[in-house]
Amino acid sequence: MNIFAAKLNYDTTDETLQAAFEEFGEVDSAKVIMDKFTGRSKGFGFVEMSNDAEARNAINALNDSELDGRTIVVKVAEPKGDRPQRRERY
DNA sequence: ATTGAGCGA
Repeated sequence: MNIFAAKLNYDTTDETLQAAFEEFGEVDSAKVIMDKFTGRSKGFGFVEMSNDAEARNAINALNDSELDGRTIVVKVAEPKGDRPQRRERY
């Protein structure tokens, strides 16, 4: 399950995010989106959890909770885009 | 408001 976490502290990094979610289950991967030009956090990130039950549990527990002093919002991630940008061509 | 980046054959 893909999880979206917003309103993160700019100090929050992948490790911080992953550590927080790991309290509730197996984290497949965690990533805080960083601005590639400034290198600063964009204030939100994504966490992937292989176990849906744990994922939902983590969302409930972490949503509206505090991380690095910031009250964050955690929810199921929305798909990046609907229609395929590129079609596979072989 | 609060939805990314990367990349092989």
